[in-house]
Amino acid sequence: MEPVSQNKDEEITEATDPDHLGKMIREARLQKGWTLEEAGKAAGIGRSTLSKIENNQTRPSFDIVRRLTKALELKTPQLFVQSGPSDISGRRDVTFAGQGEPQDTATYSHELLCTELTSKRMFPYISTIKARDVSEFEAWIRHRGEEFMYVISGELTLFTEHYRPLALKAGDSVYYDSGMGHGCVSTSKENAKVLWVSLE
Amino acid sequence: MEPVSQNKDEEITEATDPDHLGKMIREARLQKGWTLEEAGKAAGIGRSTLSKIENNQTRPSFDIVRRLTKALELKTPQLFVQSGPSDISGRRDVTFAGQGEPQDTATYSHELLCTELTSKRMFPYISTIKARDVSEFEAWIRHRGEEFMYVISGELTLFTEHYRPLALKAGDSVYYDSGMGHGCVSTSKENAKVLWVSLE
DNA sequence: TAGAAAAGTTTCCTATAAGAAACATTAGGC
DNA sequence: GCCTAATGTTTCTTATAGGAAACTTTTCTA
Repeated sequence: MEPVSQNKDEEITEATDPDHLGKMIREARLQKGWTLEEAGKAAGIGRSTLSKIENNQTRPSFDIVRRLTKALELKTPQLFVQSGPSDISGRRDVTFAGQGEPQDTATYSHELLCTELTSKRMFPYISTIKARDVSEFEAWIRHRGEEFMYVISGELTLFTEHYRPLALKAGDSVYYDSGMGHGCVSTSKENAKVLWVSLE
Repeated sequence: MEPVSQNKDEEITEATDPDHLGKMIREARLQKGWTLEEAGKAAGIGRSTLSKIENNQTRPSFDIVRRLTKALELKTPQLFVQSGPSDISGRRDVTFAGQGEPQDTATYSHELLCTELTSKRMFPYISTIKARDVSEFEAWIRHRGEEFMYVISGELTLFTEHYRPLALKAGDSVYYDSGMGHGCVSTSKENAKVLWVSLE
């Protein structure tokens, strides 16, 4: 009942299953109850081409795959699956309260959560936002991707480009494009505590 | 300073920028400080091919793109960008405490967060896990993807396949493969409250 | 500044993807 | 059972992706 051992030596060699792509696409099409004709039309490709792709009798171009992902609403990362040993398949990682991995900067004090799982796609962490004056707000933080925040305790102001500053208190949550400039300032006397989950 | 208006009529037509792919790849390569030769070798493709891809003089196959994403550690979803109007570019979405969208089942009571942003990739929600006996644990929940949970209040037991049951209390967090069977039971007298963020 | 080496681009050729149409297979109606 | 319609597969052809090598441009060094 112990975690699956993570073999560090094992290379992320070639694609796990050469038939993966076709299988995924066929599964998605049947899920929608579409025929080759219908799915092909939706994606703008011929039914013969689609047949060959689903049966892995061809190595489709990226364009074709992209059109299919759109038409079939496929989850793109699944198509790139990079094999078993190094991903999180069948694994879990716990971090008990206050046991996260500390990472401090001038204005933020982060506690990284679940850092054992290195190949996960979301990055959860808890930040203690030091109480300071709103006027102290400095530069925008920007990083490609999406971010979700949940206020655990305290009160703070979230600044984002294109929007008015937003006053938040415990229990409030925000989801935003993290490529858009953003930053927080605690407006309570004590420090504010926020849970973030970052993607990408 | 109002949110960018979301034009529902606007179709998610063709790829936004036909040169997007090449730009992303060149950017990633230069980020690593690699020459065409080096990057090509790492991905197992010729430098001439890579040159043409970066300059968008060719429509690469899916295989080639996948090899490049691995070698250059590219974030795959970025390659599929489905244009501007329907994605979350430059947007944010707030849900104040207790204002989520309710969604109840027999054993769980969910409150979906930030549901205005329909094209986001992570799905945050708060669940109230009703107090009941551990023996009442029923069937595994399974859904492709990854999941992060953070215990807001109460105490509960997390069951997951391949592992021993795990006792959790406020402030604890777990990250796991949600394709692996999982389920929760509140072990405190009162209901337990959990924040989940689901991906995929 | 010249010369050499390295990085990037273009040309040429072969292998193959993608679509059209022919062919095969399955499902339903009588 | 047979006939028909619909779905899926296999040719066949054309356009093009991908690699090798020739060519061009840039960078480094003396």
